[in-house]
Amino acid sequence: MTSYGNGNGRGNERGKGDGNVGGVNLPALRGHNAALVLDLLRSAGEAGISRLELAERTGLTPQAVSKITARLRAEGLAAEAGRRASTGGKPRTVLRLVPEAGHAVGLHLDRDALTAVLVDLTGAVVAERRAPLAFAEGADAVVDAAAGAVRGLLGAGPRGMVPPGVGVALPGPLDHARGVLRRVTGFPAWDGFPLRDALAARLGLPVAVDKDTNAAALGMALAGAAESFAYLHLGTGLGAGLVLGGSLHRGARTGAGEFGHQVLRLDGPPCACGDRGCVEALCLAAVAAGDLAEAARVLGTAAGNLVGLLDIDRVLLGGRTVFAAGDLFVRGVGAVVAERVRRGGGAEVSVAPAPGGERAVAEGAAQLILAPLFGRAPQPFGTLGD
Amino acid sequence: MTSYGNGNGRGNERGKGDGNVGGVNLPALRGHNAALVLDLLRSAGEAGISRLELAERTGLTPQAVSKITARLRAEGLAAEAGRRASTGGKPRTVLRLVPEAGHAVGLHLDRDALTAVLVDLTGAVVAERRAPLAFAEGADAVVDAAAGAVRGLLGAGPRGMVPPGVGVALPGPLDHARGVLRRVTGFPAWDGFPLRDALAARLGLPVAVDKDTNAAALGMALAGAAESFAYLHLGTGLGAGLVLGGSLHRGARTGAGEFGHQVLRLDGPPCACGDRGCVEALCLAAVAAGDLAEAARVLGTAAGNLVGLLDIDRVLLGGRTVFAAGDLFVRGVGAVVAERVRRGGGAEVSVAPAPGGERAVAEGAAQLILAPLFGRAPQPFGTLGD
DNA sequence: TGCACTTTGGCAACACCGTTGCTTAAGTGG
DNA sequence: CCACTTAAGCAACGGTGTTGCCAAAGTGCA
Repeated sequence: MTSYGNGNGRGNERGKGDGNVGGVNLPALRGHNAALVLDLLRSAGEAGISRLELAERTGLTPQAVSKITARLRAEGLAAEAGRRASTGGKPRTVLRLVPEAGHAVGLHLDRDALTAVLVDLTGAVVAERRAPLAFAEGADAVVDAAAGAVRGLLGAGPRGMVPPGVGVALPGPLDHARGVLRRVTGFPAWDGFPLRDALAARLGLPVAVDKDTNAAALGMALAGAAESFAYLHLGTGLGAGLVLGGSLHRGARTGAGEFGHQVLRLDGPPCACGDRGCVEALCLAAVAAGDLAEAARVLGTAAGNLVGLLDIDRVLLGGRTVFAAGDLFVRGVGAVVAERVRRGGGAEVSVAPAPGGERAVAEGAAQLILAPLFGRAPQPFGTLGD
Repeated sequence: MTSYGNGNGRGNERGKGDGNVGGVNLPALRGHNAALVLDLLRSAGEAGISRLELAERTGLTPQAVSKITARLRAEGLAAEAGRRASTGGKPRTVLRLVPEAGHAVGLHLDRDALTAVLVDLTGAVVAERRAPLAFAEGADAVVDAAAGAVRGLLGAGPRGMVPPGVGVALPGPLDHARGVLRRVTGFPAWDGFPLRDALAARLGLPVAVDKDTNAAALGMALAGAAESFAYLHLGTGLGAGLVLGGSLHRGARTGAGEFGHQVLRLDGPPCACGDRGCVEALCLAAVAAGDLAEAARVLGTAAGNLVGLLDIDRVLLGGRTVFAAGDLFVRGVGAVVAERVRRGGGAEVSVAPAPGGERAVAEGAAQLILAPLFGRAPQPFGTLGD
């Protein structure tokens, strides 16, 4: 695959916090429109999409789309793939993303295990590695293990393939912009560890770091889950990833999605966080007591709060505790949310199990690298019109 | 004032829901950069800003800024206003927004009163009207009153001034995109009333409609309140307006900001909405009981939930109940939020009274019209870089 | 089979965007 | 008074999407 990124690299490189507000020059414009087309090709999947459909969807003229797709084909990112049936004239030529044109590695670091995946440009998993992990052994040991997994994975990929980067997802508060960990509960040694730079130096590849729930939500967003949704993860803790209007909401300090310590029962039982009546405490207490229906009701009420506050379309449930209980959580949460939406008179909100299963976080981590190519991550431009 | 909007009007007009994802052509690019410069001029206020500062802030070259500002000056939107002190060479020429180059009307319809303001391009109030109102008298009567207020206001403005539009803010769920009311609590006759089109037809002016809390939050965002903040309004009810990453978050159905019916005490006392333990019920009950400290604690806990979930920088408190209690709410909410942020290890979150007082909603409503000129409302483009 | 018609998509010329290179304007400081 | 510095405009340029036109590749009717 050839050069990604903003055209020839002129213009609009931006330092952090220098107050640049986003002036757009021609190379940036070209990059944006190309990313847009690439994203439409991606979401069209194997079915493909024709030049004229691209023109309709983007609002550009067919001729502009022809130029853009010609460049993408020259770069090897897109290819023609058959034709549609004629509707009385020349049949439309179908274009498709070339999956092998690019790859990325997604790394999911959890307290006790590591999952690494190699995905192609469409996000499909090409190879996978799992290994035990121990946060307790300290940062160096974990970086070692991660680097080893990535190297192994790259060996499994196509010959000569150079992935554009490695996306890493892990629990706990961290700084996505700088790639620095803030606190990993129970492992104070990790505090302030510059994971991104450490891993990037070790691998010689660009690295992006994000919270596990954010990565999972990003992956689901790119898989077309919904325009706006929340991914709720119930495992050893309770967290959330928020996608609002098509893009991941991290907040200024990557702190968004702190869902578990929402106070749901004012002056309720104490939580490990020091507050009282947090959803996480209530929900996990119910799970521990074997009352899964109550756990689902608690989670559903908190989800209802979130749905009402943000006006989202969908709630996706994941995490070991959820998957272990079959559809009990989905139905329980769904019932509470539906009741609330009914009272509020809003449109229906679907509650569903999160797609991707246990691998969702690692796949989402890979999308930390791929998403920018499709104009989806720091959203080089927003949506026009309206 | 001359033509606003996207350059010559070619390209990228976008129907609703046609799936247009935001392709950008040259006129749109020009419009975006012009809006960006205009926004910087606006936020610079009377102090003004030089061409080179504009270039630094936008990331464009000085020459591009010169061209853009030349066009803005030719259109009468900007003007030179003195020079800065020299730093060893030619002193910078200061540019300023011309306030009289454009106006907008903001209309705040409340259950019992109407507030209308005429603002200039900087958002400063030029004229104001207040009148009693009765939602109970039905839609036609309210439209009559609103149209009368707007006409009166336009008479008070500069001679020959034609405002580009009227922004209307009112309580209750509604559809911002279509300008249709959904439910006005206690006034079923309003259900489904197409307020935007009715008022636009009556006035012969474009009209935009939004929730009162959204309008207020938009106004504060443009006034530079913060990148991300929540405006909490405690009056006869409890609502919120959310600004995330510089732009107003409405949700797909203008339903975001449903803050009052967040469940804060699971299985708590029943609320009028049919649920139990809603913040609004708890908070207003405490107010009714004269226990304002408890009301502030309840509100603070709910605000803390919101701060944690969205990772916002600031909480602004407004509404009659808040203003009536002096700084009691600000301090009470501030204490709870600060404690929570301290535990979470996040950056400090400021809690402050909302600026603008009782007129904030009407001023924000006017910004529904002005904000698009500065690229701030449906954010024609997002932020580049990073 | 042939021909009119429809639809797709490329080629060439074009208008216009921001950029580059250079010049002029307007100050400071020795 | 003059060298130096900084700001801002003019002219030429590369490259964007657009427009006008034409070739390609089908359908459908005579």
